[in-house]
Amino acid sequence: MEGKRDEIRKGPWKAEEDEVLINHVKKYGARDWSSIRAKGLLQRTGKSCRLRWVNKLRPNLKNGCKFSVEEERVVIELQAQFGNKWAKIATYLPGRTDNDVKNFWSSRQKRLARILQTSATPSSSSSSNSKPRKVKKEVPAFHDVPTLQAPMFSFSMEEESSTKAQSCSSSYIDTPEPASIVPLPFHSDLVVKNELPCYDANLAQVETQTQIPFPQISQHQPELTFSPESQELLARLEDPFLFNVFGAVDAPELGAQLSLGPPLFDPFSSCLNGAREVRSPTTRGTFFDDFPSDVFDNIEPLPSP
DNA sequence: AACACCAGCAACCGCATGCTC
DNA sequence: AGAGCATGCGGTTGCTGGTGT
Repeated sequence: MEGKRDEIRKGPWKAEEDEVLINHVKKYGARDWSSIRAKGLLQRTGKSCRLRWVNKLRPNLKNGCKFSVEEERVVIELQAQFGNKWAKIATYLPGRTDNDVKNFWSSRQKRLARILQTSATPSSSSSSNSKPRKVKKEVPAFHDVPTLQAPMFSFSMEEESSTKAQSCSSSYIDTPEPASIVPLPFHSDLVVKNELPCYDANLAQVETQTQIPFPQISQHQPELTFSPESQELLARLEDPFLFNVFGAVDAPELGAQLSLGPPLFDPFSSCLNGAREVRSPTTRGTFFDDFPSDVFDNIEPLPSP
Protein backbone atom coordinates (compact mmCIF):
# COMPACT_ATOMS: atom_id res chain seq x y z
CA MET A 1 0.00 0.00 0.00
CA GLU A 2 1.29 3.38 -0.94
CA GLY A 3 1.23 6.12 1.56
CA LYS A 4 -1.32 8.83 1.28
CA ARG A 5 1.35 11.20 0.12
CA ASP A 6 1.55 9.29 -3.13
CA GLU A 7 -2.13 9.42 -3.74
CA ILE A 8 -3.20 11.69 -6.47
CA ARG A 9 -5.86 14.06 -5.41
CA LYS A 10 -8.75 14.71 -7.72
CA GLY A 11 -11.82 16.80 -7.67
CA PRO A 12 -12.40 20.37 -6.69
CA TRP A 13 -9.46 22.45 -5.67
CA LYS A 14 -9.13 23.90 -2.24
CA ALA A 15 -8.03 27.42 -1.58
CA GLU A 16 -4.83 26.17 0.00
CA GLU A 17 -4.00 24.20 -3.08
CA ASP A 18 -4.62 27.22 -5.22
CA GLU A 19 -2.32 29.20 -3.04
CA VAL A 20 0.43 26.65 -3.34
CA LEU A 21 0.03 26.55 -7.05
CA ILE A 22 0.08 30.30 -7.37
CA ASN A 23 3.21 30.50 -5.29
CA HIS A 24 4.86 27.91 -7.43
CA VAL A 25 4.03 29.80 -10.57
CA LYS A 26 5.29 32.98 -9.03
CA LYS A 27 8.57 31.34 -8.29
CA TYR A 28 9.14 29.23 -11.32
CA GLY A 29 6.70 30.41 -13.89
CA ALA A 30 3.90 28.53 -15.50
CA ARG A 31 5.85 25.45 -16.31
CA ASP A 32 7.35 22.40 -14.69
CA TRP A 33 3.95 21.34 -13.60
CA SER A 34 5.11 17.88 -12.80
CA SER A 35 7.66 19.18 -10.35
CA ILE A 36 4.89 20.47 -8.15
CA ARG A 37 3.93 17.00 -7.26
CA ALA A 38 7.48 15.76 -7.33
CA LYS A 39 8.35 18.29 -4.69
CA GLY A 40 5.44 17.18 -2.63
CA LEU A 41 3.79 20.56 -2.79
CA LEU A 42 0.54 19.20 -4.07
CA GLN A 43 -0.90 15.77 -4.59
CA ARG A 44 -2.06 16.74 -8.01
CA THR A 45 -0.83 15.68 -11.38
CA GLY A 46 1.02 18.14 -13.48
CA LYS A 47 -1.82 18.16 -15.90
CA SER A 48 -4.26 18.99 -13.22
CA CYS A 49 -2.07 21.81 -11.96
CA ARG A 50 -1.67 23.26 -15.38
CA LEU A 51 -5.37 23.05 -16.04
CA ARG A 52 -6.18 24.73 -12.80
CA TRP A 53 -3.78 27.52 -13.54
CA VAL A 54 -4.87 28.03 -17.09
CA ASN A 55 -8.56 27.89 -16.42
CA LYS A 56 -8.93 29.47 -13.03
CA LEU A 57 -5.86 30.98 -11.47
CA ARG A 58 -4.24 32.71 -14.35
CA PRO A 59 -4.43 36.47 -14.08
CA ASN A 60 -6.87 38.47 -16.13
CA LEU A 61 -9.36 35.74 -16.58
CA LYS A 62 -12.93 36.73 -16.94
CA ASN A 63 -14.08 34.19 -14.49
CA GLY A 64 -17.73 34.26 -13.82
CA CYS A 65 -18.50 36.61 -16.63
CA LYS A 66 -20.99 35.58 -19.17
CA PHE A 67 -19.89 35.87 -22.72
CA SER A 68 -20.57 39.28 -24.06
CA VAL A 69 -22.38 39.73 -27.28
CA GLU A 70 -19.14 40.52 -29.00
CA GLU A 71 -17.46 37.52 -27.60
CA GLU A 72 -20.33 35.40 -28.62
CA ARG A 73 -20.14 36.63 -32.12
CA VAL A 74 -16.44 36.08 -32.23
CA VAL A 75 -16.87 32.53 -31.12
CA ILE A 76 -19.57 31.90 -33.64
CA GLU A 77 -17.59 33.28 -36.49
CA LEU A 78 -14.34 31.67 -35.53
CA GLN A 79 -15.97 28.35 -34.91
CA ALA A 80 -17.36 28.55 -38.39
CA GLN A 81 -13.88 29.08 -39.67
CA PHE A 82 -11.70 27.02 -37.48
CA GLY A 83 -14.04 24.36 -36.32
CA ASN A 84 -13.65 23.13 -32.80
CA LYS A 85 -10.26 24.63 -32.31
CA TRP A 86 -11.11 26.03 -28.95
CA ALA A 87 -7.64 26.95 -27.95
CA LYS A 88 -7.18 28.81 -31.14
CA ILE A 89 -10.48 30.59 -30.80
CA ALA A 90 -9.67 31.45 -27.23
CA THR A 91 -6.61 33.33 -28.34
CA TYR A 92 -8.96 35.86 -29.88
CA LEU A 93 -10.83 36.29 -26.66
CA PRO A 94 -8.70 37.84 -23.97
CA GLY A 95 -9.53 36.48 -20.61
CA ARG A 96 -11.27 33.44 -21.98
CA THR A 97 -9.89 29.97 -21.94
CA ASP A 98 -10.41 27.18 -24.35
CA ASN A 99 -12.50 25.54 -21.71
CA ASP A 100 -14.69 28.60 -21.50
CA VAL A 101 -15.18 28.67 -25.20
CA LYS A 102 -15.80 24.99 -25.34
CA ASN A 103 -18.38 25.12 -22.61
CA PHE A 104 -20.02 28.11 -24.14
CA TRP A 105 -20.27 26.41 -27.46
CA SER A 106 -21.53 23.25 -25.96
CA SER A 107 -24.29 25.06 -24.18
CA ARG A 108 -25.11 26.87 -27.34
CA GLN A 109 -25.31 23.65 -29.27
CA LYS A 110 -27.70 22.24 -26.76
CA ARG A 111 -29.89 25.26 -26.98
CA LEU A 112 -29.89 25.06 -30.72
CA ALA A 113 -30.85 21.45 -30.68
CA ARG A 114 -33.58 22.09 -28.22
CA ILE A 115 -35.00 25.05 -30.02
CA LEU A 116 -34.87 23.37 -33.35
CA GLN A 117 -36.63 20.44 -31.90
CA THR A 118 -39.20 22.62 -30.32
CA SER A 119 -39.82 24.65 -33.40
CA ALA A 120 -40.06 21.55 -35.51
CA THR A 121 -42.65 19.99 -33.34
CA PRO A 122 -45.88 20.42 -35.30
CA SER A 123 -48.18 20.77 -32.36
CA SER A 124 -45.95 23.01 -30.39
CA SER A 125 -47.47 26.26 -31.44
CA SER A 126 -48.21 27.53 -28.01
CA SER A 127 -48.59 24.91 -25.43
CA SER A 128 -47.94 21.30 -25.83
CA ASN A 129 -47.08 18.37 -23.75
CA SER A 130 -43.57 18.28 -25.06
CA LYS A 131 -42.75 21.90 -24.72
CA PRO A 132 -39.51 22.69 -23.04
CA ARG A 133 -39.65 23.57 -19.47
CA LYS A 134 -38.25 26.92 -20.23
CA VAL A 135 -37.17 28.66 -23.29
CA LYS A 136 -34.84 31.06 -21.67
CA LYS A 137 -34.52 32.45 -18.28
CA GLU A 138 -32.86 35.72 -18.89
CA VAL A 139 -32.56 37.78 -21.97
CA PRO A 140 -29.34 39.61 -22.53
CA ALA A 141 -30.37 41.85 -25.30
CA PHE A 142 -29.55 40.63 -28.71
CA HIS A 143 -31.58 43.33 -30.21
CA ASP A 144 -28.66 45.64 -30.33
CA VAL A 145 -25.86 43.58 -31.48
CA PRO A 146 -22.66 45.35 -32.17
CA THR A 147 -20.44 44.07 -34.84
CA LEU A 148 -17.64 41.79 -34.06
CA GLN A 149 -14.65 43.28 -32.51
CA ALA A 150 -11.30 42.68 -33.94
CA PRO A 151 -9.05 40.37 -32.07
CA MET A 152 -6.85 43.17 -31.08
CA PHE A 153 -5.41 41.45 -28.15
CA SER A 154 -3.88 38.24 -27.40
CA PHE A 155 -3.49 36.67 -24.11
CA SER A 156 -0.38 35.04 -23.03
CA MET A 157 -0.93 31.75 -21.42
CA GLU A 158 2.07 32.36 -19.32
CA GLU A 159 0.99 35.79 -18.35
CA GLU A 160 1.57 36.56 -14.78
CA SER A 161 2.42 40.17 -14.73
CA SER A 162 -0.59 41.18 -12.80
CA THR A 163 -2.91 39.33 -10.55
CA LYS A 164 -5.49 41.92 -10.01
CA ALA A 165 -8.96 40.69 -9.88
CA GLN A 166 -10.72 41.43 -13.03
CA SER A 167 -14.08 42.92 -13.00
CA CYS A 168 -16.55 41.80 -15.52
CA SER A 169 -16.89 44.03 -18.42
CA SER A 170 -19.76 43.93 -20.75
CA SER A 171 -17.39 43.60 -23.59
CA TYR A 172 -13.97 42.22 -23.62
CA ILE A 173 -12.90 45.03 -25.80
CA ASP A 174 -13.66 47.34 -22.98
CA THR A 175 -11.48 45.50 -20.64
CA PRO A 176 -8.58 47.68 -19.85
CA GLU A 177 -5.64 45.43 -19.65
CA PRO A 178 -2.85 47.43 -21.11
CA ALA A 179 -0.22 45.82 -19.04
CA SER A 180 -1.12 42.29 -19.68
CA ILE A 181 -2.81 42.18 -22.99
CA VAL A 182 -0.61 42.87 -25.86
CA PRO A 183 -1.56 43.33 -29.45
CA LEU A 184 -1.90 40.09 -31.22
CA PRO A 185 1.21 39.34 -33.10
CA PHE A 186 -0.87 37.28 -35.46
CA HIS A 187 1.66 34.74 -36.17
CA SER A 188 0.92 32.56 -39.03
CA ASP A 189 -0.61 29.94 -36.90
CA LEU A 190 -3.31 32.33 -35.96
CA VAL A 191 -4.02 33.38 -39.43
CA VAL A 192 -6.32 31.66 -41.74
CA LYS A 193 -4.47 31.23 -44.91
CA ASN A 194 -6.51 30.91 -48.02
CA GLU A 195 -9.10 28.93 -46.29
CA LEU A 196 -11.76 30.99 -47.83
CA PRO A 197 -11.67 31.71 -51.50
CA CYS A 198 -12.89 35.23 -51.25
CA TYR A 199 -13.69 37.78 -48.68
CA ASP A 200 -15.12 41.13 -48.18
CA ALA A 201 -13.31 43.80 -50.09
CA ASN A 202 -13.70 46.29 -47.31
CA LEU A 203 -12.18 43.90 -44.95
CA ALA A 204 -9.38 43.29 -47.33
CA GLN A 205 -8.74 46.95 -47.47
CA VAL A 206 -8.73 47.40 -43.79
CA GLU A 207 -6.65 44.36 -43.47
CA THR A 208 -4.12 45.87 -45.77
CA GLN A 209 -4.13 49.06 -43.83
CA THR A 210 -3.77 47.49 -40.51
CA GLN A 211 -1.90 44.42 -41.51
CA ILE A 212 -3.90 42.45 -39.14
CA PRO A 213 -5.01 39.34 -40.84
CA PHE A 214 -8.09 37.91 -39.40
CA PRO A 215 -10.48 35.21 -40.28
CA GLN A 216 -12.69 36.44 -42.98
CA ILE A 217 -16.07 35.28 -43.78
CA SER A 218 -17.50 36.18 -47.05
CA GLN A 219 -21.08 36.94 -47.60
CA HIS A 220 -20.94 35.09 -50.81
CA GLN A 221 -18.79 32.12 -50.58
CA PRO A 222 -18.80 30.45 -53.92
CA GLU A 223 -17.81 27.05 -52.82
CA LEU A 224 -20.09 26.35 -50.02
CA THR A 225 -20.32 22.75 -49.24
CA PHE A 226 -22.86 21.55 -46.85
CA SER A 227 -22.39 18.77 -44.49
CA PRO A 228 -25.27 16.39 -44.13
CA GLU A 229 -25.96 18.01 -40.82
CA SER A 230 -26.11 21.40 -42.41
CA GLN A 231 -28.26 20.18 -45.18
CA GLU A 232 -30.67 18.90 -42.69
CA LEU A 233 -30.61 22.19 -40.94
CA LEU A 234 -31.19 23.95 -44.19
CA ALA A 235 -34.10 21.76 -44.90
CA ARG A 236 -35.53 22.45 -41.55
CA LEU A 237 -34.87 26.10 -41.75
CA GLU A 238 -36.52 26.55 -45.04
CA ASP A 239 -38.69 29.23 -43.63
CA PRO A 240 -36.95 32.49 -44.46
CA PHE A 241 -38.23 33.95 -41.29
CA LEU A 242 -36.11 31.51 -39.46
CA PHE A 243 -33.11 32.76 -41.29
CA ASN A 244 -33.76 36.23 -40.17
CA VAL A 245 -34.50 35.24 -36.70
CA PHE A 246 -31.81 32.72 -36.17
CA GLY A 247 -29.05 34.34 -38.03
CA ALA A 248 -25.91 32.38 -37.74
CA VAL A 249 -26.98 29.02 -36.66
CA ASP A 250 -24.61 26.38 -35.74
CA ALA A 251 -23.91 25.05 -39.13
CA PRO A 252 -20.88 27.05 -40.08
CA GLU A 253 -21.89 27.20 -43.64
CA LEU A 254 -25.20 28.57 -42.68
CA GLY A 255 -23.64 31.03 -40.44
CA ALA A 256 -21.43 32.25 -43.18
CA GLN A 257 -24.06 32.53 -45.73
CA LEU A 258 -27.22 33.29 -44.01
CA SER A 259 -26.48 35.43 -41.13
CA LEU A 260 -26.21 38.99 -40.46
CA GLY A 261 -26.20 40.71 -43.76
CA PRO A 262 -23.49 43.31 -43.55
CA PRO A 263 -19.92 42.21 -43.24
CA LEU A 264 -20.49 39.33 -41.11
CA PHE A 265 -17.16 39.65 -39.64
CA ASP A 266 -16.36 43.23 -39.54
CA PRO A 267 -14.07 43.58 -36.67
CA PHE A 268 -12.66 46.83 -37.71
CA SER A 269 -15.52 49.13 -38.29
CA SER A 270 -16.10 49.43 -34.64
CA CYS A 271 -12.70 49.09 -33.19
CA LEU A 272 -11.12 51.50 -35.55
CA ASN A 273 -13.78 54.05 -35.12
CA GLY A 274 -14.00 53.53 -31.46
CA ALA A 275 -17.71 53.32 -31.69
CA ARG A 276 -19.82 50.32 -31.82
CA GLU A 277 -22.09 49.78 -34.65
CA VAL A 278 -25.50 48.97 -33.48
CA ARG A 279 -27.29 46.48 -35.48
CA SER A 280 -30.81 46.77 -36.48
CA PRO A 281 -33.07 45.01 -34.11
CA THR A 282 -34.49 43.13 -37.00
CA THR A 283 -31.26 41.46 -37.80
CA ARG A 284 -30.38 39.22 -35.04
CA GLY A 285 -26.71 39.18 -34.97
CA THR A 286 -26.04 36.25 -32.82
CA PHE A 287 -27.49 33.13 -31.71
CA PHE A 288 -31.07 32.98 -30.72
CA ASP A 289 -30.63 31.82 -27.28
CA ASP A 290 -32.20 34.84 -25.93
CA PHE A 291 -35.31 34.97 -27.90
CA PRO A 292 -38.47 35.96 -26.32
CA SER A 293 -40.27 32.74 -26.01
CA ASP A 294 -43.12 33.93 -28.10
CA VAL A 295 -40.92 34.38 -31.09
CA PHE A 296 -41.68 30.87 -32.07
CA ASP A 297 -45.32 31.58 -32.19
CA ASN A 298 -44.62 33.22 -35.49
CA ILE A 299 -42.93 30.23 -36.91
CA GLU A 300 -44.89 28.11 -39.23
CA PRO A 301 -44.63 24.46 -38.61
CA LEU A 302 -41.68 23.30 -40.53
CA PRO A 303 -42.24 21.20 -43.58
CA SER A 304 -41.49 17.65 -42.98
CA PRO A 305 -38.26 16.66 -44.62
C1' DA B 1 -42.40 23.59 -0.24
C1' DA B 2 -40.78 19.88 -2.71
C1' DC B 3 -39.43 18.01 -6.72
C1' DA B 4 -37.62 17.62 -11.40
C1' DC B 5 -35.18 19.42 -14.89
C1' DC B 6 -31.76 22.11 -17.05
C1' DA B 7 -27.70 25.14 -17.88
C1' DG B 8 -23.31 26.29 -16.71
C1' DC B 9 -19.09 25.17 -15.03
C1' DA B 10 -15.00 22.66 -13.31
C1' DA B 11 -12.31 18.94 -13.79
C1' DC B 12 -10.82 14.57 -15.76
C1' DC B 13 -9.36 11.59 -19.53
C1' DG B 14 -7.24 10.18 -23.71
C1' DC B 15 -4.72 11.45 -27.51
C1' DA B 16 -1.51 14.45 -30.05
C1' DT B 17 2.46 17.09 -30.30
C1' DG B 18 6.87 18.87 -29.08
C1' DC B 19 11.12 18.54 -26.68
C1' DT B 20 15.16 16.37 -24.66
C1' DC B 21 18.47 12.97 -24.18
C1' DA C 1 16.45 7.79 -34.90
C1' DG C 2 13.57 6.88 -31.34
C1' DA C 3 12.19 6.41 -26.57
C1' DG C 4 10.47 8.85 -22.73
C1' DC C 5 8.59 12.76 -20.73
C1' DA C 6 6.07 17.19 -20.48
C1' DT C 7 2.70 19.92 -22.21
C1' DG C 8 -1.36 21.13 -24.94
C1' DC C 9 -5.85 20.22 -26.79
C1' DG C 10 -10.51 18.52 -27.46
C1' DG C 11 -14.14 15.58 -25.77
C1' DT C 12 -16.66 14.08 -21.99
C1' DT C 13 -18.51 13.72 -17.43
C1' DG C 14 -20.21 14.95 -12.97
C1' DC C 15 -21.61 18.43 -9.79
C1' DT C 16 -24.20 22.43 -8.40
C1' DG C 17 -27.27 26.19 -8.43
C1' DG C 18 -31.22 28.12 -10.54
C1' DT C 19 -35.81 27.83 -12.30
C1' DG C 20 -40.29 26.05 -13.55
C1' DT C 21 -44.07 22.93 -12.25
